[in-house]
Amino acid sequence: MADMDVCGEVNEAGDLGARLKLVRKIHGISQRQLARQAGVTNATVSFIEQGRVSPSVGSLEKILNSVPMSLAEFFSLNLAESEQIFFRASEMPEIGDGRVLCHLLGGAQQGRSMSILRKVFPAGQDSGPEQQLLDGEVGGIVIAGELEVAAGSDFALLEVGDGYYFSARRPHRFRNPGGTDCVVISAVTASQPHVAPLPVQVQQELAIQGESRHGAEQAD
DNA sequence: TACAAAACGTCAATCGTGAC
DNA sequence: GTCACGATTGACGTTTTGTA
Repeated sequence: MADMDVCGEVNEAGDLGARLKLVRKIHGISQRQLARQAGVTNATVSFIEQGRVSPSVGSLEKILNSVPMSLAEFFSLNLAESEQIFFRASEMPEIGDGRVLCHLLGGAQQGRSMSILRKVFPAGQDSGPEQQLLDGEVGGIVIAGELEVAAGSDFALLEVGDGYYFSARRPHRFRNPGGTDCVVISAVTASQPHVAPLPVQVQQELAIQGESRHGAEQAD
């Protein structure tokens, strides 16, 4: 064999396969697409991803060139840093307080500095007592129904397409005065949590999801 | 050094599965 | 039924290793 064994020098075959799979997923292409672009067969890509072969440098370079990515970039990838980017509706924890239905985007993300929520205010429902944060900003856009927003001494009735944006230091309150559900996509950047801590059950579920996802990625 | 066997990487073809 | 997906099988060529 003219080519040096990549895995023996740099990494385990399984890790190599995991890296290749991650790269492929990042680019959103299938094994066959990647193989076709690289000029190898899908079996080759499949075997590498499964860690069943230790590809030669030549083969690996061919595959990475089709992405494109250098070997250095490939081996500098930190698998542990792979984070979830896309979220299905079912993956957004429900953190409502009984009055307002809230789904938190990226609830399992550690160290997140922003919260994006999909809030549903039932007809006639309000957000409860005035909220006030120590720091940050809040904003949102009404995508269905009507929403009353009181921020400090300011007040407005917002309709579909309207929005709000103000300092979280302002005492604020929301209410749906309409006869139908009001849906708002809102964002909060705050050093203090703007909602109650996640229920223990939700935290546990998120932990399980995170572990299973991490385990599945390692098993891949 | 030369030879044979084993090991390895790669290939085309094929299979099983799930979505539409 | 069709299509795309990932995985598997068997065959082939090349390289490595052991032996005389």
